[in-house]
Amino acid sequence: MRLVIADCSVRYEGRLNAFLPLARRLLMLKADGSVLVHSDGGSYKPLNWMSPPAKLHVAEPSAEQVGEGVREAWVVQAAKTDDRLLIDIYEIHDDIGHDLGVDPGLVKDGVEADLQRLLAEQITLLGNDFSLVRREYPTAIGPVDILARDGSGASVAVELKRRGDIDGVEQLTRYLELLNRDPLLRPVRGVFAAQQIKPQARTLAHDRGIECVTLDYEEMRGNVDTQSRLF
Amino acid sequence: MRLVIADCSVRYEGRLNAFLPLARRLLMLKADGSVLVHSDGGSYKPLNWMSPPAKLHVAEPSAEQVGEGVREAWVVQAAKTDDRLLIDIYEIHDDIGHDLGVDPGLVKDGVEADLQRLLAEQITLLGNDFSLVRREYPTAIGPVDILARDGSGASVAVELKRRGDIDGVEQLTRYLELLNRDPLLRPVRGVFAAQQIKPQARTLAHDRGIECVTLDYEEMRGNVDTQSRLF
DNA sequence: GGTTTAATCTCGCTG
DNA sequence: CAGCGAGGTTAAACC
Repeated sequence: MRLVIADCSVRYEGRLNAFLPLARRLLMLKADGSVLVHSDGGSYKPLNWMSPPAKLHVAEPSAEQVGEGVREAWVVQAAKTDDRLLIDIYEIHDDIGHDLGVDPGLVKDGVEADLQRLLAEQITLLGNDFSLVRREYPTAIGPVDILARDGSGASVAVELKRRGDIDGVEQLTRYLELLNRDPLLRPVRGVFAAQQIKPQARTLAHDRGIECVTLDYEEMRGNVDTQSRLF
Repeated sequence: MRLVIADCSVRYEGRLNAFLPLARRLLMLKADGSVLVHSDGGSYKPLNWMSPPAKLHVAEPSAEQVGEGVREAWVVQAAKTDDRLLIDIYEIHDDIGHDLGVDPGLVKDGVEADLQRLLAEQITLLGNDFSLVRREYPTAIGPVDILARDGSGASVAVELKRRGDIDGVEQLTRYLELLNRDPLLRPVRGVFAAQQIKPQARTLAHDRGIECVTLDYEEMRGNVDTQSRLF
């Protein structure tokens, strides 16, 4: 990885056009040819960038550019599209290189998949007479997160989200519409389960006869710990 | 901005938990307290990070950590939440600081707003007898991107996307349902216009009697250039 | 400050 | 390879 602190202006041409006026910035050049242009602010997103695979070509600036003070004209060309990033270098204040090797990568815990696994194991959180049919129940328009049965044997389709908004309710509605055409399952109820449910989503769900359940991930994980300690 | 090349392990605790095993990485420390952990690969997204506002505190490593080779224990604490990033520093290979100042910021062209402006000006792209009623036509559930009339005087609601997927069709459907309750507008047709429309979205739209139109931004911008050259 | 929506989204999985 | 859904989405616009 090469890190350059430089006074530069940057132009992106591709899916859209974007321009950064002259200022001092960090240019991060990665081994795969990608380039990130960062300022001292904003969030993790660079001001401008080129995704890999790409190739950096350092060109001579034109006479006009030299007149404006440009020392180097960098062209970062995407390998598969005609997207490109044009970086005019006015002055380089620092330029360091380091070999970082390949990163072992990030290990996550607490994403939707973990929530789904826990809810499948603790399906009675939705009702103490509930039983699991299966996770990722396949349908023509995609898998239903969880299919369960209540005490009366009626089917229940569960849509699971970490954050429940209107989209999730729409998604569950489409599944319910489809599942209720199946004479072997019909009638199928819907449960919208999430760690947090927005008021608008709750209203829409209620409007469509869909039950809402908020889940406590820490508590659910605690239940597992308790179980594993007991057994 | 401070840039540190270090052998480190990183743990994030907050909305989820995530862990990065020991490896050599770039740590970018910004003036607002935010920290980005980058490897030499991936895309513009850091492996792990803390968003601003945040505060970095350098603590002494515990005896156990010292035994494992940890020299410094960094704690990056979010100012408003209890999210935090714990960085164990094993060895620092480089450490540079630069004052970048405030960035003048990015100027963009070609986002949805530009597309909407162009389509409003060139509404006949949807049909040569079309006329514009207004952009951002207000309704109770939010503004319709464009409202137009066809040659017969019938209303047409246009939902505009750069990339047309199923969500856009759902959105337009909700608008149409509402608009068709208005006796002054009824009947209202729907047009789903995007630079690219996914097959699934096209199928759903067709199923609901919504017309799909793909737009060529470059051509539309070219039309303006042509006009401005003519007049 | 909350809410909604776009994004050069990125990332991972599945068929 | 495309398509689809999740994301510590992030970030900007609007109310």
